[in-house]
Amino acid sequence: MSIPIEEQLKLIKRGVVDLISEEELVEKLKKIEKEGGYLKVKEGFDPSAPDLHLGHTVSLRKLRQFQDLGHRVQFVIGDFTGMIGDPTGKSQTRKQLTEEEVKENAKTYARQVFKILDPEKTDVVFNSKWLSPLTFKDVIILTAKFTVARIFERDDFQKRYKEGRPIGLHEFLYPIMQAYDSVALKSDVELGGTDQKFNLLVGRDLQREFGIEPQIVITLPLLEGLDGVDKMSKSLGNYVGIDEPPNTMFGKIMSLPDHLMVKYFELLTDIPIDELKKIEEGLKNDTLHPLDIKKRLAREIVKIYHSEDAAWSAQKEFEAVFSKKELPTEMKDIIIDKSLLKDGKIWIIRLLEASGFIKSRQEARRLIEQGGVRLDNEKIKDSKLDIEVKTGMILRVGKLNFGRIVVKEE
RNA sequence: GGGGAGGUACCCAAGCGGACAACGGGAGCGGACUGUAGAUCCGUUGGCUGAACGCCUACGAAGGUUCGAAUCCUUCCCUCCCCA
Repeated sequence: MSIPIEEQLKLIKRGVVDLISEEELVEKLKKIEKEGGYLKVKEGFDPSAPDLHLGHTVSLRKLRQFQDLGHRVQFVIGDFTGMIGDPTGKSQTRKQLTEEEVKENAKTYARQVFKILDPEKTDVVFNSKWLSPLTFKDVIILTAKFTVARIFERDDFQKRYKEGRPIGLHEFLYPIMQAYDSVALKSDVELGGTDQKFNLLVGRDLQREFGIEPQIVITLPLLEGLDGVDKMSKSLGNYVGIDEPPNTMFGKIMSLPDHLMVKYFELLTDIPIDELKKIEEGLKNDTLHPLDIKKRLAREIVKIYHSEDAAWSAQKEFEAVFSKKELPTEMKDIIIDKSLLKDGKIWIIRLLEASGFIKSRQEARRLIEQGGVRLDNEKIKDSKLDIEVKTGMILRVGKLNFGRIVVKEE
């Protein structure tokens, strides 16, 4: 370990909300300096949602920084809770996952996660390994270490209680299970979003109970999604997946509200802090154009998950389609079987159906009424129209959906 | 165990016998505009039928009353609060 502790701290502290506590972290680092070894840095992940998006990368990138400093990551897959199935959430009982599904998801995870993490310095572990063997007796002993007031002080519970929303008894156990992970793994550091602060702190308590040196807790800001309001999540549809193609990624980032640009730069890109300051200044006093900055942001992010070239060509494509209103270079084929044609014509509604851009015929009618359907750039205004179609005609539905018609012979 | 309040579309939330496919807000979609899919303004948001306000499905579930039910009754399921 040759990197000075000062340097390490500086890197570790970038972008974090809480660091509990800095002194303890320094102690741990000093010990490593003297005796060698590394920090075991833990973060837990839900096994049911293997599609990673930029929201996840905030902490993943932090984990990576630890790795670059020579430390190891404990990537905990919460398969135990996944297999039980968490009945929280008013809408639906979460689907119970089978062992196979969990394994499958883990693979998907690994594929995506190692776009950021260094596989050489990552231990992927499943928490069912130590949680499953616990007996009811063990659990009681474990829970006896906490009081209701201690667990209940979590503001999440407080809030739900005040609002009269249900809280499942088992939900009280989740912080304890997560804390037990830290005991089993003897973690030195645990990372999470600010919403995880409570759980992370419970980990410290439980480790102390077990006579283990308590872990350092680091929380990172939650990333708002593209709507600029809610936390980025797949179910809200306001996310950018790290597996998405360059053009999609670029376009999605361009839809980000302006006020989040700086935050995105800070948490999702590698640009240096002083440059970040310059951007912030420039936006404030109008010397930099928001559109240019946003394009830069989109490029920086696409670059990380694809390549510099991909980033530039995504930008070019974006400018062509949205600024110059040109056709995208790639679009999907809409196959029209010749048998659907009558005298070479097809009913517009049926054409839309074949395009796959609509969910129902009602929607198709609505879109036409509202002027959202164009064929070869000509607005279609009547939903009763029969249209003569030929291979190569371009159907556009809304702003984003383009398709090239292909009439299939035979 | 006793008493009270509730369960409505993607979310929040009105409606409490016909005019209800259900007010309003959020979100989504479309259009205009532009700096982009940002902001703003307008429109729109169950489905089917080549479309009339005709049919089907939907207000926790199942029955019932009624010409007619999200609305009334019965039973059941679920949630919250107070008391024990």
